[in-house]
Amino acid sequence: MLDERRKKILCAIIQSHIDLNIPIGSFFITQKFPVDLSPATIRNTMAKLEELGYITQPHTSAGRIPTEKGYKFYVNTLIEEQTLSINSELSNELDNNVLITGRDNSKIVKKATETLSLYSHYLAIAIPPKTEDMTIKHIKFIKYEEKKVLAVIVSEEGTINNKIIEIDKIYSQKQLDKASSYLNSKFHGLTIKKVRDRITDQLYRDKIVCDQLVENLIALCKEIIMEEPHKLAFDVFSGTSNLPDFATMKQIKEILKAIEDKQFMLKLLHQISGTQGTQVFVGMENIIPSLQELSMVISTYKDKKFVSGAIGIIGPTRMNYQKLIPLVDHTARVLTRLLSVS
Amino acid sequence: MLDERRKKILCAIIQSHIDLNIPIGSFFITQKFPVDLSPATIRNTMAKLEELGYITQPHTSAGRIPTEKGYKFYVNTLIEEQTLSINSELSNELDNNVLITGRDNSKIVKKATETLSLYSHYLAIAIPPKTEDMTIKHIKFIKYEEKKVLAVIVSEEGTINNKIIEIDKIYSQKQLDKASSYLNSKFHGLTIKKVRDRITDQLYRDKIVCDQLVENLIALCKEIIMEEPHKLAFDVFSGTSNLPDFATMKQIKEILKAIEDKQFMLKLLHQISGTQGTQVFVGMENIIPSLQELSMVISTYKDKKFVSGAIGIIGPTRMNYQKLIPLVDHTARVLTRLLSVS
DNA sequence: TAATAGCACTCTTTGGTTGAGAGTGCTAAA
DNA sequence: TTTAGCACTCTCAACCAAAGAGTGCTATTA
Repeated sequence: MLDERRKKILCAIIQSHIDLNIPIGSFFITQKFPVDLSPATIRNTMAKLEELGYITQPHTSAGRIPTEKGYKFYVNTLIEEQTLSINSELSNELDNNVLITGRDNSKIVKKATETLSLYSHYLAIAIPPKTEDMTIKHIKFIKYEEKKVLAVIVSEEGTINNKIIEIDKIYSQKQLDKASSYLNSKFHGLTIKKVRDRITDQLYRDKIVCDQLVENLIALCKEIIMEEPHKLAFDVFSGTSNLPDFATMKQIKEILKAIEDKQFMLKLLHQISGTQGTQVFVGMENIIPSLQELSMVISTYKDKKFVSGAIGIIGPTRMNYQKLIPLVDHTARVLTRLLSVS
Repeated sequence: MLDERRKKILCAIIQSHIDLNIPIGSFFITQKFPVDLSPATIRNTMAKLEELGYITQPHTSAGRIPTEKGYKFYVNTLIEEQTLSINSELSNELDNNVLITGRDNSKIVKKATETLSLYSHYLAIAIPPKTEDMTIKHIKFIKYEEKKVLAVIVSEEGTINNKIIEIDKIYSQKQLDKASSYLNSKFHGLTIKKVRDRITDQLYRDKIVCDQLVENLIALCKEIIMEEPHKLAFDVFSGTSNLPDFATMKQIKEILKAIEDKQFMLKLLHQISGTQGTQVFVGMENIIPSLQELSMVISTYKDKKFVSGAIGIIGPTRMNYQKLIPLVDHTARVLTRLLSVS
């Protein structure tokens, strides 16, 4: 598609534009890069690149700026050529910064997100694993009010889920404890997904041996587990105050709106689930239509049960991929390491 | 201080400026308000008002805009003259909107905040009651990992507090249950503050009768209760996507930063704690220095134990106080009513 | 034949000028 | 005490011109 020279010039343009945020002209290229060609030749190549859709002119007498297609090509080139490597000093700092956190999983993720935002100067986001992939470790019912019970579900992955449920009859804490231990023996070690699949048939078969209370609580459990299968156990955003630095008012508004309702997270999760490693979305119109001018670098992480969430950054399309892709990648790796031992 | 005419003209200027967001000239006033005075007379009064610091001119040939002092005067006048009354239609909508929510306290507050943002078109915030004023209803320990215990503290007010604590010895769930019930009998009905005050002496006196485990867990409980006495159980922001409509980039940045670290909430809580009813902060430099151009209308609400939190809005200093003060006030009342019955 | 020097052309940017308009303060008169 | 009249100040928008940047095209060169 593109011969070596065109490739080189395209990358030079994008590189320069990322650094300086101005349209790049032919003369500039001859000065900055050792291509040993005259501006006129560069111009010819540029005309061709424009024809192919990789770059564009804001107006007749300006230099060229990359198009979305251009950025995509550039990012792919970076990845293919393995020109990505993290600054080891930064790497150390990153590790230290994340390592000092406490033991709670959600806190570790939060810290990682903060650190990512700190180093990238952009908005950092983290998405937890899907709730339904989590393994149940412990279920506990706590008497909350007369006819309200607090159900606490602790997962193997370290998340804690509270839910208050209403019941028709009054039970004592002792009765609730009994029910808890029955359900623990039944559900322990299963994923929420599996429980959901089985709960309908298997438990109804046991019906005969259960007393009224347990049967009742199973119905409640069903309610918890059925409800919002995609509900996110926690979600993290950090560095929103970095937003104004790179986004327009309109974009800020859109991003904040997206953050406020969780639709965005779900879409995102859907987009990246199943993939591996670090991904770049140039122009995010496939996720939120109004976010065309923004890009995202995001990577998956895994906890000790190998259920994956995602962590990454949202910034301007004109961002320093060379630095940021390895940064996100490394952060996700550190996170995976931390979660696997905790 | 100000005679009747000056007062009237000042309010007319501020009112008009709030409506139109332009500097208000003398001629404009004679047209819009039935003062039966010539522009020249108005001008004289304006000159005096400017001298007194209530209004100012952006430049020589412009009309006048209110100063912070002017706004403060205006708001006080509104409150004194009882010119504030909520639109009953809006009131109904508000009630319905908040009423349909579920039973969880934090969800009720969240819904109220969303509604407030919806009707005000500004950023709505809510601050929960101080943790230390909450009454302990139930304490429960759940085995989490080998040497980690999940402590759940449910308050009478309806909040749920989770914390994972590490211990040196391995205990069975049965042992933990025993400890739970001991602590329940000891702490039930006390505020966290009281518990903190007593825990040191009173429990050490009981030491002799307790076995090793309970003693251990008391120490843990102490750790939970001592830590972060000002920690907020939950905090709510809604309508951040309304931010760009009234704030500059710089302000957005400051607000988002303030929201991200909780210092802001604590300062705020400190400012309003102990007061009653709805308050207006014109120019928020006493809370966050960089937020001079913004104002806040905030009111306290109480839960069924009469512990108070706060709910309000942050908007431009040039906001419609006439409408918004009663809106916030009413919302806080609705919230108090809802929380008292739940 | 590919690369280049030269050149006319286009478009943005900047600064300066100008006139209209808005609103004032002051003064003198009612 | 109020007001009409008026000169004054300042903003704002429009317009213009010159400078500058970068281009595409063409003729020339290695």
